Amino acid sequence: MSEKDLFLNVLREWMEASMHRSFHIFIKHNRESGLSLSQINTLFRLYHHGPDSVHDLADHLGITNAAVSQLLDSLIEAGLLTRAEDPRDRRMKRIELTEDGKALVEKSMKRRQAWLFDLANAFSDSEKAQILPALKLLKQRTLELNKKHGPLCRVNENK
Amino acid sequence: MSEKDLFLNVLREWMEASMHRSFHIFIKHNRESGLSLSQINTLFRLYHHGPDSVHDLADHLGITNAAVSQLLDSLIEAGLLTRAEDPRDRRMKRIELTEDGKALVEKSMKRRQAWLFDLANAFSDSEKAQILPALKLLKQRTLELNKKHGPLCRVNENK
DNA sequence: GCATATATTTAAGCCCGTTTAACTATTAAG
DNA sequence: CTTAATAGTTAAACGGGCTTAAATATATGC
Repeated sequence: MSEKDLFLNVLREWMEASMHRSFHIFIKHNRESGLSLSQINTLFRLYHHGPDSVHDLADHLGITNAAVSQLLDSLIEAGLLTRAEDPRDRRMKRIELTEDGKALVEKSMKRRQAWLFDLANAFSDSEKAQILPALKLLKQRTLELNKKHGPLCRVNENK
Repeated sequence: MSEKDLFLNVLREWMEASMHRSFHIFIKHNRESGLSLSQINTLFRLYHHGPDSVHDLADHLGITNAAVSQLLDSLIEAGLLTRAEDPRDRRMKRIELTEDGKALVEKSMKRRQAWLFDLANAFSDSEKAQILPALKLLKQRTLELNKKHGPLCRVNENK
């Protein structure tokens, strides 16, 4: 039992320390970008989830379709994404990242993760070799968990 | 070299997967709390950094003193923090979390980290025992890095 | 086909976080 | 002691993100 708790606690403490850092970098970068939080969220959602409809984006963001339609305008004008008719159901629009949009998301991710470079350098080669298997396992299980829980991202629970 | 890159990449990939999850939980919880992002940030800053002045909070948040002074009002009214004169320099106010404030921050952290409970359960006891040393080392180095870089949180660089 | 439901957009208006500017109070400097 | 600098608060105004409501267009069911 204490073993179990220890593992969870160390995991939590490490997460908190990492989050503390990454959150602030994220907020800062967000401000500088001139984009709203919902707009950033939209770009990341499209990056991870692929092309999406206005309705599903609104569902994911927890705001109305109207709000999404409006925030998309400036993103399109900025050349970060495209809005095209869905040939299967012409009521819908297919919202999709452009190459510039993808590049912006990747740049943002890299910037947010830049401090990991310093962290990696804080380990000797032998330490790295020792830690690597554990890290791989952590990553794998996290990805499995994310997949299993599915679209956990939705903020609204409509039906 | 490829060893080095591998370590960094696995680290990055795990972080991205974890962030993807935690960010959304954070945003959602944030909306529900009825507090602004700056207010949440203020509470977390005070929790991690200890009592602070209005000026330093403004510096940390990247907004004006006036904005901070105003956002503090509702936090004080909610009983989450106190605003007291600094006896050393009576121009300053000492902003400090109340017990309720601390409890709210801890509740928020726990909620954001709830999924780690599921992650921990995804490992067998032997796997946990195997991973634990690596995790401890990662946590320790991250904390050292945070300490070394100091108040990396400031958004403005007004010399 | 006709009525209903779904998907999106537009326009008007609201709310709230922020800035600016003016003011008070305390400390530091000459 | 007088001037200047620093810390904080207040009030007015701005801007942006969001909602509501109305309008358009397409799809589905009877």
